[in-house]
Order: sequence, then structure tokens, then C-alpha cells
Amino acid sequence: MMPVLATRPMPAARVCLDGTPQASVARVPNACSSCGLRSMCLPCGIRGEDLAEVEGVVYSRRRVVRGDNLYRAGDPFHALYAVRTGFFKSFVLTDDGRTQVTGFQMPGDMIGLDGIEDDRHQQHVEALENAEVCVMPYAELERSATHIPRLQRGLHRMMSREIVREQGLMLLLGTMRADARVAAFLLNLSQRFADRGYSAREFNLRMSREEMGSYLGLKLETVSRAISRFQDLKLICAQHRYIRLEDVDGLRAQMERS
Amino acid sequence: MMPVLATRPMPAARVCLDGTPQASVARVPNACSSCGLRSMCLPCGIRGEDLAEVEGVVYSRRRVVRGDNLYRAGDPFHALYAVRTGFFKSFVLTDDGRTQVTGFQMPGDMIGLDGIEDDRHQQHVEALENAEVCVMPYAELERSATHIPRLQRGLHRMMSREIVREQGLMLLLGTMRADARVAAFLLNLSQRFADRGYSAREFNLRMSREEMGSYLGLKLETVSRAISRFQDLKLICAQHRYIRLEDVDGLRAQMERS
DNA sequence: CGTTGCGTTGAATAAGGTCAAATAGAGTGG
DNA sequence: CCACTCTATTTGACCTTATTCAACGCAACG
Repeated sequence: MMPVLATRPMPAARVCLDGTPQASVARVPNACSSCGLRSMCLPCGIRGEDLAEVEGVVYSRRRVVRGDNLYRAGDPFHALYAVRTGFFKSFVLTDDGRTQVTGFQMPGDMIGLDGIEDDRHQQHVEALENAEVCVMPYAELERSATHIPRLQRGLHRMMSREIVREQGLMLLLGTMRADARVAAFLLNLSQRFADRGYSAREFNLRMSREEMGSYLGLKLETVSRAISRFQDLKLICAQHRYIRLEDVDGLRAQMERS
Repeated sequence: MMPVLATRPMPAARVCLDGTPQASVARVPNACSSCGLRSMCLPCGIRGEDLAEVEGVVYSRRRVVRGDNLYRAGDPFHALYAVRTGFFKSFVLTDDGRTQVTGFQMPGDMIGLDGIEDDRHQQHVEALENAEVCVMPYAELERSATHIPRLQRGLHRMMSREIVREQGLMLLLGTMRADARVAAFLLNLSQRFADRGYSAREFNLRMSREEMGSYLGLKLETVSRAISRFQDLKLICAQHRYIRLEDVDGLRAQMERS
């Protein structure tokens, strides 16, 4: 079977922030069974022998340095990825250079579903901070899914969830005004942090105002103004990328206004 | 096994436009093998015994009268649907009544993928004209997919395609100006008609200006103005819902402007 | 032949984008 | 440790675009 990452030459080793040399791809056996993210990851609900088999499929990890791409549009599709640590953004580009961020992925999120249809990835995925993903070769996943019903179901659920998530974003992009979009974004991030055991009330954004704007269909200045307005209204306290939610109900009200 | 449509009482029979009484749900054996849409439908690439089995899964059809819902958000999810004839729109609603059309489905398109994640549908689907769908009970589909690799692959592709389609729409909603959105919409429709063997050059829209606008994140007046402008520029000829493309390259240019 | 729903068009308005300048940190090198 | 640079962010003034509100036209239908 073809190695998952053979298509893009990778440096043999990188130096991490702490100075430790790290292989970009590690064939460390993955212990899904002891992974804190399991409940929201693909192996969710899989136990015993089946889990052992899935651990065999998820046989490698990959580190991605901040600013590097996990993959680019046009790259051949071989694997799905589960975020272990770090933050990613996914985005699509037009010929004429416009960019639309389609999502921000955090630990527990799945990346790569855009590649199944055409055997090539259709979007770009870039690490917003040093990150690590579990690599799940699609061919093996597909094979295992034939005799692990929960795995098949899990895969389908993942894809369906992504479809529904995108519909929510379309609703936002199509019908909400600028302030409502930003409020919805902050509340959504807050919820996702909470789901992962982090504080729902305060967090650091991993993306720039421009990246937020691209995701929300707004210019960076508009995002900045919305945030300043929320601060004037005492709904949040924001200093650059640090955000503290002061009045969640107030934010909700902003989301639903007009 | 639970009947697919037991959850919503259906009238026993309806009178069709031609006066023939028609059961809403027909247990007519479906001949995927002789269906003209097979190449773009789920059974694509499946042959022989496997195709016979899939035909056994797709055991019923359902008619939907113009204006009726195929399903509503919150309905329990049991089946995927393949459009045989007619046009649908799918849409999501906010609590406060805003609506976002998320897609228009024509023959050969798949409907229902939004329901897998949560066992309930997340969006509404309404027939824009009298229509007929093939009903594919999901539980049986899932079971057959375990031993028909092409079926599993087909299902995954369908979902991935939907994810990518929605990303394209997000790009449109997030980055394009009004005229560009309308041009992109017309060109996309044209392409889809062509894929199905209809004229790429002239067609009748099945949706109102308001529905187009909802899909494109615009008000109906804005859509109408864009169409009038294209007509002034001799890019199209439009009379209400009849559209004839006069200058496809010109439309493409509109799509890419600014 | 009026009614009704849908589509078109015009004028005024509001929202967000554009351009430009000021400010604040983070990182760099002396 | 400090000055300097670079980049991200904020803010203001102005402009473009799409929305809103309103009127009118057209076609289908009872």
C-alpha cells in the first residue's frame, strides 16, 4: 500500500519550539483507547477488538508547523486526518485570488472529507499554530468499515455533520448582518472550547481579523469594528486575540438582531 | 423492518395533473438497470448481482406534489432520496423566520444526507413542481454497503460531493458581488441541465426570484436587477422564468468581475 | 374582467467596503 | 535594555453597493 505522505517530499526532521528534533511523520502506535478526544473522534463508541483494529489503521501521526499546509487543493487524497493538537484553517481559492475560509479545525475535528469525491483535495488546509494530526489512510478505513458497523456509521456521521455545519455557515453568510455574524462566531467558538473542556468564557483566538473576516464574508475592518462595538456594549472584553465573554445573553441578542 | 414513511400520515392516493389517481408511495420494483439517470446516481458503476441487490434496496418510489415537503427539519431520518423527476429546494430556517435556501435538486441529485448525523433531518425539502423520488432506506443501504464496495464508495462520494458543493456556495456567498452571484447561478444551472441531456442554452427556471435570492444571499429585487442588466448587455434573454443564454463568455466575465 | 401573485423599476437609505492614518505589540539586532 | 522594524489591529472619513419602500406591469385564473 502506498505511503500516505509520499506525494509531497517532507524534510526528514524539524526542530520544534522546545528544541527537540521531531520527525514530521511518526509511526508511533496510536492509543485511541487512552485518547482524551475519543468521545468526539471517529473511534467514538468503538470498543474491544474493533478498537484495536482501528488503532491499527490510525498508525501514524503527522506534525505540521505553523504556517505550513496539511495539504493543498489538487493534492491526491489518501487519508483523513483527526486533529490531536493545534489549530487549522481550511479555505478555497478562486482563480482570481479571492479566498474563502471554510472552517477552523481544533482538536477532535476531522479534516480531509473534501477529497473523497474526486481522489484529490478540493481545498487547502493550513496550520494556524504548530499542530499534530492522526493520519487515517482512507483505503484502510474503508476496508475496516465493511466489518465494523460503528466505524462505517461514524464515518457517515462525520460527513453528515460537516454538511450540516456548512449549511449553518451558509445561513450566516446569506442572511446575517455583520455584527450578528461576529457574535455567532464568538459564541460558536466558545461552545467548541467548552465541548473540549476549555473555558467557554475566555480564550485566545488563533486566527487574525482578516481570517475571521474571510470566514464570515466580511472585511477585517468590519470585524474589528464589530468587536469594538461589543466591547463598548460590555458584551465582551477583547485585547487583540484574547477574548473574554462578559454577557453571553447580550451576544445572543446581537446574533438574532434583524 | 419499519416502513420508511410511517412517520407522517400520507393520503392514500392523489390525483395527478393528468387525472390519473396515483399512490404517493408506490412499491413498484425500481429498475436502476434501465434508468437513464444511473450514471449520475448512487448505483453508478454497480453491475450484475450487486445491482440487483441495490434494486432490492431502492424498493419504493414516492411522489411529491408541488409545494409539499419531502421532509421537514426535525423529521426522523430513515432514507435517502434520489430525484427521478421534478425539482426540489432545500432550505434551513432560523427561529426568527429567516430562511436560507441551501440547494436546488434536479433529477439524478441525492437528497437527505443532512439527516444521518443526528437521525433527524436538519433542513426542509420542498417540491418546486410535481416530483418523484426513489426511496433508499438508509439502514438497508448501510447493510448492503458492507459487502458492495462500490456502493460504500458511492455513498462516500455523494457526501463528499455535497461538502464540496457547499464550499463553492460559501465562496459565492462570502466573496462575490450581486451580479457575479447571479451569473454564477445561471451558468451552474446551465451546466447541470447539460449534464442531464437538456439544453445548456435555454431553460425554464423552477424557482421564483425570491428563492433565487435566498439561495444567493440577495433580495429578490437585486436578483431581478441583475437579470435586467444582463439582458441590457445582451448576455441573456429572459422573460420571467424563461432564460436563454446569449453570451456565455460574457456571463463568465461577469462572474469574475471584482 | 377584476383579483392575485410574481416580476420589474425607481428613489431614498443604510450597511459595509475602501482608503488612509494612527497605535500597539512582538520580534530583532545593537 | 533599548531603539527599530514589521505586522496586526483599531479608528476615521468617504464611497459603493445592496436593501428598503413604493409603485407599476404582466400573466394566469376564477
